[in-house]
Amino acid sequence: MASDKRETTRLAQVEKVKETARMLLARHGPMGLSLREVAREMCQTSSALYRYFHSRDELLTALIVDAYNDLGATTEVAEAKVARGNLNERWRVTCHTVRNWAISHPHEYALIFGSPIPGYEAPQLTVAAAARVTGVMAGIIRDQFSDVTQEFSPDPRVEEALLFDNVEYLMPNVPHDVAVRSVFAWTQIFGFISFELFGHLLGTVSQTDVTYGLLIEQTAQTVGLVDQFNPRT
Amino acid sequence: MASDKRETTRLAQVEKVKETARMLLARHGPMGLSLREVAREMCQTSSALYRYFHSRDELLTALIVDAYNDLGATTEVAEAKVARGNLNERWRVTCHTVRNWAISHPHEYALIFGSPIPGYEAPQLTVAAAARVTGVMAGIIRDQFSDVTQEFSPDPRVEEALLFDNVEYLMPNVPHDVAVRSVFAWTQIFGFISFELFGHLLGTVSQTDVTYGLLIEQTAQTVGLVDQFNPRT
DNA sequence: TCGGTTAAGAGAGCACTGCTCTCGTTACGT
DNA sequence: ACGTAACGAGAGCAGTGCTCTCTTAACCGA
Repeated sequence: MASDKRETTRLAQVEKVKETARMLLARHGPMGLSLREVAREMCQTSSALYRYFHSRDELLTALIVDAYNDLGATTEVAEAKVARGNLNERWRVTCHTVRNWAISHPHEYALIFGSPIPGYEAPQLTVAAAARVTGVMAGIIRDQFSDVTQEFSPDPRVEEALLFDNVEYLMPNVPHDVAVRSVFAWTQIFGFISFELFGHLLGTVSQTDVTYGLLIEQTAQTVGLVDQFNPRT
Repeated sequence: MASDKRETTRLAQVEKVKETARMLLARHGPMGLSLREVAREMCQTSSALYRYFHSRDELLTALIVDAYNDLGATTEVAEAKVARGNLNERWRVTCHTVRNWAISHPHEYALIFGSPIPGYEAPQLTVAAAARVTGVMAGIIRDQFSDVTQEFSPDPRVEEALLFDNVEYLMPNVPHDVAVRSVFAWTQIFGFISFELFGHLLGTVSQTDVTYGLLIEQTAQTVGLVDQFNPRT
C-alpha cells in the first residue's frame, strides 16, 4: 500500500503547483491568484490541478502553511547561531530576521498577517506552523528566567488576562507580568512590520530601519532582557 | 453649471450604492464583494453602477475612505467628551474607542488595516482620512508637552529615525524620543487589535478585554502620560 | 512479461465575475 | 417646449472557480 513512485511524483507535482502559485502570488497578490493562470503557466488544464487541490482556497491555505513554516524555519536557524547565553543578541537577531523575511516576502507576509482572506477557516492546520516564530521568541524569554525559582506575587489583573495553560507550557517560570508584556512586545513587533509593509508608516517614519532598531531595544526591555549579557547567570 | 438637482440625486445614488456595498462587505468580505451582486440587491443592472464608479476597485477605495472617516469621526467625538486636562482619560477613551469600532466593524477594519487589497494604489486619497485617528492620539501627547518649552538633548539615533517635517507639524514641543515612542505605542495598539481580530491571539490570550486594558496603561506610560491627572499643569 | 487497476490530464460546460458597448428613455436646464 | 445629457437596460466579451466525462498512460502484482 501507499505505493512509492506514485506518491513521490505526486508530491513533486504538488510542490510544482505551489511554486508557480507562489510566483504568481508575488506578481498579482493574493486576490489575483488564479488557478487557471497557474495551470496555464504549467502548460496544463485547470481541471488537472484539482487532482492536487480540491479548491483555490485549499491551495491558498497550503501557501499560508508554507509561509508560516518558511518564516519559522528561517528564524529558528538564525537564532540558533547566536550563543545561548547572549539573550539580548538572540532577541535582536530574531526580531531582525522576522522583519527581513517580511520585507523579502511581502506577499507571503500579507498572506499570513494581513486580513484572513479565505472564508476565515483552516486555523487548526496553520496553528502548528504559526507557533514556530512564537516559540523562538518565547524560548529567549524562557531562558532568561530558567534558573529563577522565585514565586512572584501575582497581580490579579495580570492573572485574569492570560490563558494559563498555554503560558505555563510556553513560558514556565516566567513571571506572569513579564508574560503579558511579552504578548505586548509580540504584537508591537508585528504591528510595526505590518504598518511598514502595508504603507501606514509612509508619512510618519522615513528611516524605518533605525526606528525598528530602537523598537527592538524597547521590546527587549519590555520583555525583561535588561543588559547586554544575561545578568542572571 | 453644476446643476443642483441632478447633483444631489447623483450623490444620493452614490451613497445608496456604497451602503449596499457595505452590507455585502459585511456578509462576504472584501474578496467576495461583487459589483453585480450590489446591483442585484438594488434591483438594477450591473452596467448602471458604472455611472457612479468606474471600476470595482474605485468602489472599494471609496469604502476605505469612508471607513477611515467613520473611525476618525467616532474617535474624535468620543475623545472630545473628556475633560481636556485629564490626559490619561483622553488616552484611555481614545484607545478603547478605536478597539470598539474595530470589533463592531471587523470587515471595514480589515479593509483598512489588513493587507492592501486593490492594486496597492490610491494612497493619496486615503491619507487625509487616515490621519484623523492619528491626529487625536497626537493631540493628547501634544497637550502633555504644550506648556513645556525645554530644549531636549537630542539622541542622534532618535533624530535619524524620524521624518522631521511631519513630527514638527504633528507634535511640536514634544521631545523626539517621546515622539518615537509614540510611534511605537501607535503600532502596538493597532498591532494588538489586528492580532485579535485576525485570530492570531486565539491560543494565547483569552481575556483580550483585560489584556487590552493593561496594554493601554503601558502605552500611556510609553507615551509620557505618567499620572492619572496631568502632573505638568 | 502481461493484463488490470488507477491515477493524470484534456476538454467541454455551467454559473459567475468585471467591464464595454450600444441603444432607448426619461428628466432636467435653458 | 424643446434639446441635451444623464441614466439604465441589455447584449456581449474575456476571464474566473469548479464539475463532469472520457481517454491515455503508468504503475503494480502476478
